[in-house]
Amino acid sequence: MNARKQSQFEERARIIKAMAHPSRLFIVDELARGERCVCEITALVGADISTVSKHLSILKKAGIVADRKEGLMVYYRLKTPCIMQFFGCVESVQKANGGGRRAACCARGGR
Amino acid sequence: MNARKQSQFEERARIIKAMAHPSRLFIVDELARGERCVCEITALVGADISTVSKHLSILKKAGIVADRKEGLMVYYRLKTPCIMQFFGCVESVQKANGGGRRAACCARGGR
DNA sequence: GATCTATTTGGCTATATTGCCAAGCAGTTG
DNA sequence: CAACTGCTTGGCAATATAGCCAAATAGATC
Repeated sequence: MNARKQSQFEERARIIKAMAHPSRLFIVDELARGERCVCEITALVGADISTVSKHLSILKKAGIVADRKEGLMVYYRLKTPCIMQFFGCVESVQKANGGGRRAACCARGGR
Repeated sequence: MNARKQSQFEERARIIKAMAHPSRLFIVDELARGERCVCEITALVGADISTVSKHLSILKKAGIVADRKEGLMVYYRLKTPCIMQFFGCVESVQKANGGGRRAACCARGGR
């Protein structure tokens, strides 16, 4: 694997890593419904606010969310709504692995 | 977050985690071109064979790849080719974040 | 400007991941 | 069945991640 490919895959992994946590997936899923302030997200996630803040900064650093300050509150939103396609990808894998119904994209005729 | 949602997101994170490593992304990308034996993948990745074998077992456990033994060799293949959509998702995020060209799915009119 | 509120950051410990080496295992060949 | 090949597993040390508490910061209100 040459250096160019190497760093290309590292960059991709960096973004995927940001999504590789249940709380962060939950946050992204919630933000898909609209802008939320940190306190709202914290209540929904049910963890310490400092923990949630760190999750948000990880998502932000990956370029997945963006924030906006208004008064005392900080509102987060999806910066790249296409990130929601991740859920579809994952579901396809789940369904393809005995998740009951077949995934549309992976369904096969035979066997 | 209730228990049902919790375990749903944990399950999703488990699959995404399996993709959250440069070498594993590279392996998936390579397998998209066809079946490969462990020795071929090892040569391409350029790591110890035991390391590659562990990466493969992680992908297998996540239901992303499947294997087949033939003589002494073990051949791996994509079990859920839809996993390739991940690359599209990630690229969209990259492009949306100053990656030069705009991502088709995230492109916006204004600003 | 003191105080309050919403959030971020630092520090820490617990846990998970990574990657190498060495050892084990399963087929193959002589 | 001994020796070899291709791969997997166990063990370990280095590094990264997670989540809590406490302290710091930024803006609002009195």
